[in-house]
Amino acid sequence: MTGGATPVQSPPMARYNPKETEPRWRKAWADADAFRAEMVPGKPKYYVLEMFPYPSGRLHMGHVRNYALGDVIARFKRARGFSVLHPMGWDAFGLPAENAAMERGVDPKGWTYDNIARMRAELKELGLSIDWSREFATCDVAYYGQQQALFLDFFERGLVYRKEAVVNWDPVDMTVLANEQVIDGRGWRSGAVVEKRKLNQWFLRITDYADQLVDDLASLDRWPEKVRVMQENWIGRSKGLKFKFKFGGPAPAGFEDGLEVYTTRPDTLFGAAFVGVAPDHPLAEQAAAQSAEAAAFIAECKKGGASQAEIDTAEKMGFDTGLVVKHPFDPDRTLSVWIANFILMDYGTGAIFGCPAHDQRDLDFARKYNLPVTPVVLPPGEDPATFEVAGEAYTGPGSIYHSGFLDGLDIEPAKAAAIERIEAQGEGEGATVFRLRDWGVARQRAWGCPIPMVHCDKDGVVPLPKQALPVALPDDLEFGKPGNALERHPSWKQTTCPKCGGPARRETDTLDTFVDSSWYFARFTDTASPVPIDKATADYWLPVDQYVGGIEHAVLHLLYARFVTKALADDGQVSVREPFAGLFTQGMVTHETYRLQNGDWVEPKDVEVVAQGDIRAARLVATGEPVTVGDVEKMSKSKKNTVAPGEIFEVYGVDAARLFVLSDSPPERDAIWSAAGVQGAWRFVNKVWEEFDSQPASDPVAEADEPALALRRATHKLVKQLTDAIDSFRFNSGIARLYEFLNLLKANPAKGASPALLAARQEALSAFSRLIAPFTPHLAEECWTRVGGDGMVAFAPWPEYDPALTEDAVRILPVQVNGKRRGEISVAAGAEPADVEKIVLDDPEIARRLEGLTIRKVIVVKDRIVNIVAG
RNA sequence: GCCGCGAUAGCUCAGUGGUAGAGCGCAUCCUUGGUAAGGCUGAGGUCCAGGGUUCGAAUCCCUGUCGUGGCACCA
Repeated sequence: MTGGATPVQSPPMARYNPKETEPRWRKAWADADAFRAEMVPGKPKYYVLEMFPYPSGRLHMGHVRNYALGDVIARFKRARGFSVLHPMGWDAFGLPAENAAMERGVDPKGWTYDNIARMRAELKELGLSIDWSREFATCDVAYYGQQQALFLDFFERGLVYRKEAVVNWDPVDMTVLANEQVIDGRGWRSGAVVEKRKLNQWFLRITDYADQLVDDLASLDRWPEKVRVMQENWIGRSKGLKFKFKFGGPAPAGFEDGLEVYTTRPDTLFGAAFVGVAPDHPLAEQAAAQSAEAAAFIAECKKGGASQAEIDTAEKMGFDTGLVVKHPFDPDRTLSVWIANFILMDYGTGAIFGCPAHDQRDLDFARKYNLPVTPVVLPPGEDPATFEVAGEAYTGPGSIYHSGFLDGLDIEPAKAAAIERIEAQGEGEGATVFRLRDWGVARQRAWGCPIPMVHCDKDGVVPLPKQALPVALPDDLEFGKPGNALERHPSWKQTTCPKCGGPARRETDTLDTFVDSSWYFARFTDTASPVPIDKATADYWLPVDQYVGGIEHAVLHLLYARFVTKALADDGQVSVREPFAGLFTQGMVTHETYRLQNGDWVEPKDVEVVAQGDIRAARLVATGEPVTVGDVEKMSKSKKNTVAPGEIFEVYGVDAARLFVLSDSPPERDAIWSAAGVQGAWRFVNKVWEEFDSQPASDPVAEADEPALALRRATHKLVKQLTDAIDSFRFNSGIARLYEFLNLLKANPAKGASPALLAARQEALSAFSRLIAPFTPHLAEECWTRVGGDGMVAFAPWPEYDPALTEDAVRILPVQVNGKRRGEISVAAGAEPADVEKIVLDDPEIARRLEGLTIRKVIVVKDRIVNIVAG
C-alpha cells in the first residue's frame, strides 16, 4: 500500500485462501521432488497402493475418497521414517474405449490417452504424495510387451493352455462376454439374447493354485475378514468322494469303466434313489443321439433362462435314460440313470447320485418322479421305527442307519468309512473339488494386450520367441462395425511361423484386462526394467504393505493378483507369495437423491435444502419448485446425485474436500456427501488458519503455569490419539479429535495469554500442523511455515509424545453403591486400591449413602472406579 | 437356502466390562468492520427387544426383530 484515501488498516485476520496456497504448495512439492520413492538400504520401506483407476476421463468422488485414504497412510508413514513407495498408473485397456470408438468414431488409443491427461491433471490437483515418475498405463506398449513376456513364461511352465469351452456369445457385438456382462440372458450393451457357443479359448491354470489360494488366506491377517470369506466361498473347496458306478447291463460307449460321480455325502450312499447326469454330460449327449425324446428333453433344459429368478423357480425336470447302474455296496440293488436339469456339467463330474431324504433338490426330484425316499441319517432323539422325511430333506446331525456296515456311526466317521470301502473296492477315491474354474483370458477385442501366439497350418499353435516382442497393436484399426477390429485388419495378423518360417496368422484375441491388473503393482517397483520385474528391486519393495480399494474387487481382481503372484514366485521372478500384506476396502460415496414432482431426477447443485426445525425441505433454486428429498444412494449419473470434485475444489479448496470425505464416516463404510458437511470442513480449515495466524512469535518458557500445563497435556494426548487413529484406520475419529482440540485452542487464545501459555500454544501448533498434514497437506504446509517450522512439513518427522504428559496426575473416580453412581472422589493417579478404599469409606457423603447398610464388598479398579456392594 | 456385517443424540459416528461421548444439525442470546461470517449458552439418549453371565453390561453369551453385503440347483 502506498498511501492514499483508503486508511491503511489490515483486517484483524487474513482470510485463508486455498486458491492461492494450494497450487503454490503443489508446485513446491513438485520442485523439491518430495515424493520420489527411493530404495534406502537399512531404512524400513512401506509400499502404499490404491487400486489404479480406469481412465474414464473424469474424476469422481469415489476416486477422491480412495486416493485421499491412501495418501493419509503414505504421508503418515513417510513422517514416521519409512521409505515410502506410492505410485499411480492407469488400467487403460478395455471395452469403453472401443465403445467410444464405435459410437463416436474416435481412435481408442487417442481417446484413452486424452482421458489419462485429463484425469492426471485432476488427480494432481488433489495434492497426493505420489511418485509420478513411475506412472504408466497398461496400454503403453512398454507395459503390455512385458506382459506378453510373462504370458510366454507362464506358457512355458504349463500354466497357459487352450481348450474348447462354452462361452457367452453376443451375436450382435460379435464377442465373448464375461458372465458379469450378461444380464437376464441378454448382452449388456447390445440387448441381444446371448448364445452359448463352444469356442477355442486361452486359459490360465488358476485351479492349480486353488488349495494354496484358500490355505494362504489364513496368513492375510491385515485383510478384512469379509474379503477372505468371500474368496473362500468363491474358490468353494469341498471334500468328498469321486467314484464310478458300474453299469448293470451293457455299458454305453466310453463308459466301460462306469459312470463317475462326485459327492460330499458318501455317508448317505445307502439312501441313494437314482443317479443323475447334467444335460450336457457326454452320456446325455449319447442318449440324445439315440433317442429323439432324450434330445427333445435336453433342448428343453437348455431353453431355461440364466437369470437368478428363473433358476430359483425352475422346476426339477428329469428324463429316464433306461440305463441302470449297480449300487457299489449292494450289487443286487440297481439305480436308474436320469438326465436332470439341476445338475451342472462344470462342477464335480457333472454326475451325482441322488439321496432324496438328505438333499432338498434330490427330494423335490424324487417326489416328482415317485422315487423312493429312504432316510439313512437318524436325527438325535428320533425313533428309527417312525422317523420319516416328508417335504423337507434332513441335513442335520445324527447317526447312520438302514446302511449296512455304516450303521450306528456318526456322519463324519461314516463318510470316512464309506470312502475307505470304495477305495478298497478300487472304484474311486476321496477327492477335493473346487467351484473355482480355470481363468478364461481370451477376449475377441482389439483394445487389449495381444496374445503373443501364432497359428501355423503346419505347426499348429506356436508361441512367439521373446525377441519378437512386443507384439504391438496397429495404429490404424477400423472400429466402424462390431466385432474384433484386429481380426479385420488387412495385414496385422499376417506373419511367419517362428518354427517353420512358413506363413502363419497372429492370434487376434487379446488378454482379459484383469491380466493387466494382476501384476502392475510389481512393475511399479521398477518401471524401466528390460524384463517384466526386476527381482532385486521387487524384493526391496514387495509386498504392497497397504492396498486400498473398493470391495467390488474382493474376489476377481484380488484373487487373480494372488494367483499371478504365486505363479511368479514359483517361476523365481518374485520372492513373495502374497502380493498385498494389508488390504483396506473403503466404502462408497453416496448422496441424497432429489426428484421433481414429475419424477425427474435433479442434480444437488440445482437444489436448495432448507432446514425447518428437524425437518428438511427442498426446492429448485431456479424456480422455487418443490423437490422431494429421496434416499441416500451411491452417486450415479442415472440418479443425477453426483457432485463434481472439480467444482468443490473451486469453491472450498482441495483440503476441505479431502478433510470432509475422510471425516464423515469410518473409511470402510459408505460416506454421505453433503453440502453442509463440506462447509463444516471448510469452516474448520479457516478456523485452523486463524489460530495459527493469531499466534505471535514466542520464546520457550521454563516454568509452565496451570493453563499451560493443561494445554501441554492435551497436546501430547492428541499426538497419541492421532497416531493410534491413523495406525488403525480410524481417520474419522482422528479428525474428530482435531476438531475438539481446535476448540481447546480457541478456549486458550493467544490474545491475553501468559508467556507460559503462549509457549504451550507454540508447542501445540507445531504438533497440530504436522498432525493435520496427512489430511489437509496444503493447509499443513502453510501452518508449519507460520509457526516457523523447518523446511516443508512434507519432510518433517511425525510429532512425538511424552507418555507422562498423556496421563492426568489426579483422577476423578466415580463411586458406585450397588452398581449405581452415588458420588465421586479424587485421588492421585495410580493410587493403590487399599488406600482408595480407605478414602472412600472415610468420605462423609459416601458414608451418608451407606447409612443402615452392611458393606459386603468393596471393589476398586485402579484409576477407574469404586463399587461398594452393600445390603 | 448358506456365510458375513450392522443397530448408541435429529444426522454421521466414537466408546468393546467400570461416570454415556464427539462433529454436524437444532434452539436461545450476543456480535454485525472477521460477514458466502463469528461467539456464548443450551436442549436432546428405554445405547433395537428379551433372556443369561457379573458386584457392575451399550460393551461378553444366547434368542429374536429390523436393515445390509456376498454366494447360491456347487451334489
